[in-house]
Amino acid sequence: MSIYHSIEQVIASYFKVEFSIVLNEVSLQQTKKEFSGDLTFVLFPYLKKAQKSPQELGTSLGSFLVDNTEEIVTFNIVKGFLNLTLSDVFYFNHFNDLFATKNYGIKEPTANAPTVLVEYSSPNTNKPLHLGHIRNNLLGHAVANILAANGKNVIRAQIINDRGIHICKSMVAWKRYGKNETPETNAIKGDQLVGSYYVKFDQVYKEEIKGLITSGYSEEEALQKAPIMLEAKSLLQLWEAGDPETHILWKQMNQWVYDGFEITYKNLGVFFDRLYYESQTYLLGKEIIEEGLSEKLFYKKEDGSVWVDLTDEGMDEKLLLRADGTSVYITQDLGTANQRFADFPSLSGIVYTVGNEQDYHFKVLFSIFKKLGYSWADSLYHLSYGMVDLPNGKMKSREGTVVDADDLIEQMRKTAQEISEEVGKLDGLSFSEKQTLYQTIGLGALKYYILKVDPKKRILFDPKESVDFNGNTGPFIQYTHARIKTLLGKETERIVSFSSNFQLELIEKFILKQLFIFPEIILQAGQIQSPALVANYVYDLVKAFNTFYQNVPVLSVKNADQKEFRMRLSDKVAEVIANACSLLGIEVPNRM
RNA sequence: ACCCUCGUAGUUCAACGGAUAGAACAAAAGUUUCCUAAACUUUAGAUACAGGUUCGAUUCCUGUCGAGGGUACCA
Repeated sequence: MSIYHSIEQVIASYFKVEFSIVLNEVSLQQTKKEFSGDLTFVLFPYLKKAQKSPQELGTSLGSFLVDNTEEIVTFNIVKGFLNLTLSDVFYFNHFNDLFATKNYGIKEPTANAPTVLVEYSSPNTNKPLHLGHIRNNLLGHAVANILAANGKNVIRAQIINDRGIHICKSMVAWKRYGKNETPETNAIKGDQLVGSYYVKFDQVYKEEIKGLITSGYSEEEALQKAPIMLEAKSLLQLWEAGDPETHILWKQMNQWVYDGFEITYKNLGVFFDRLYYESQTYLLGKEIIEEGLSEKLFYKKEDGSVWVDLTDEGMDEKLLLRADGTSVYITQDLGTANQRFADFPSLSGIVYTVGNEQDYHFKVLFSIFKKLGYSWADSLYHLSYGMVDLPNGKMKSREGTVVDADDLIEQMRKTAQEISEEVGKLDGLSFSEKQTLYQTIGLGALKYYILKVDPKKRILFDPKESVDFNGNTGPFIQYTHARIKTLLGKETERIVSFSSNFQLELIEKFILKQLFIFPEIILQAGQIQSPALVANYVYDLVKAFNTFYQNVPVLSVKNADQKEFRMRLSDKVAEVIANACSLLGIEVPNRM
């Protein structure tokens, strides 16, 4: 149990004994560093109930805590804030725990731990991954890691949008302009190849529209009647009819894309436990519609289309099934969620990592589940995130509109290389060691820069700034870790256990506190699904370490007999940095 | 038009309704024989605006302004 929790309970019991007041929420916070003390309890909210002045209540509660807890030795009151000071023995006990605990702060799932499915990436198979996918993947992967570190069973899943008009467009363009071309013949990643046909389709489509308009068609007609579009539509019909030749090509092109994605995923360091394919799920959900209809939760319009009315919840009416009986996107989502709870009997919740342009969609989806009365309707979470912008003109993508993920990764690697060469720290390493490090540093920069920001906010991503080896950046954290690792070789002294009556200096507590709160941070981050909390924590830790090491490189403590022990905290700091970074998916090299 | 999200130093980000709003980059000045100077210390600098709620508001509510997104028988 954390120190916060146990003290909070004592405070609650104080109010009960002293004033017969039952507090359902007591919360302690860390004392700000300008004040003396370790934990702070805010008295203001309780003054009225207790009919006391801050001074009186604080003195009374403070004495009670000193008398009734092992850990608290003294207190002070500033305005309405009761600052509690923890004993050195408490620190030493935790210190010993810290050194004894493997994987400090990270939990393993227990046998009956809840299972959470985290869905992320969810690409279309007609083009390569782009910058938006990078934020999606990094977020989803980090959240999955954090949930796992909280002791949950985690299933990492993606749903691949492998069917529909978009892939048919790439197929048509390939048939027209690229027959005989493969990733091998063109020496290009499969997803990039297929993406190039999608672009080609669009170019030709636009030209055809232009041509039709000049020959007298209205714009609306032209959009419909462009030959290449008609071709794509008929290909979709062929696909739906199960035409063998179409399916062979479809499978072939999708496979190219999957092979390409795999390389990108590998570069990003993300992976999946379970793949869902839309071609296998797009018909799901119709049963649920029937169910809702028979329970009169949904209704049919004259043309046969099915709707749900959410106006009483401040939303609109929403189409669930077209007049011709085919499903829309939300129909599938209804079906796949249901399917997942069937696939995994122990599943207790789903996290959907999807951009904030779909906030409304998920609001509607979740509210439909509630209407239908599914037991798990409240355990669905939309992990929504904002767009990633780039500083204007700094980066041009291959197509000019969206930033390609592979291009960005390559640029990050290059930038890391340039800066490393400039500083010249890696000179002793072999060529291949250097190449690996450039990749690690470039990606560490990208990941940290994106994850440190609150997901719902837009990000302005500046590649140059992110690879800066100074400041609040991934490389700075990686560097500090590497630095500690090389320092460790020179350190030998360590205390294994303490007995009693030790004295610690403030500066020593400073770094210890920072280490102790790591488990709390993971716990909190797991609740609010926020890797940003972990990212900001690890930076604080790194800074605390630098300050500490500058001033007190050796932790020196004295016992009652004035016998001095000397030890180093560095290896534990390095371990916690590594643990926190692994949650974020950031590699920390031992040397750089 | 309506709905949602966001507006914090010059810039990029922090701050369960709590104390004097924290960092980093950029700018200015300095330090350094336990260590990888990719460090450390110091200085200057911000809550878009106007109300409200309360012991206390960057945080909650209302309005204004600004940015982005959404209101499809698209996905």
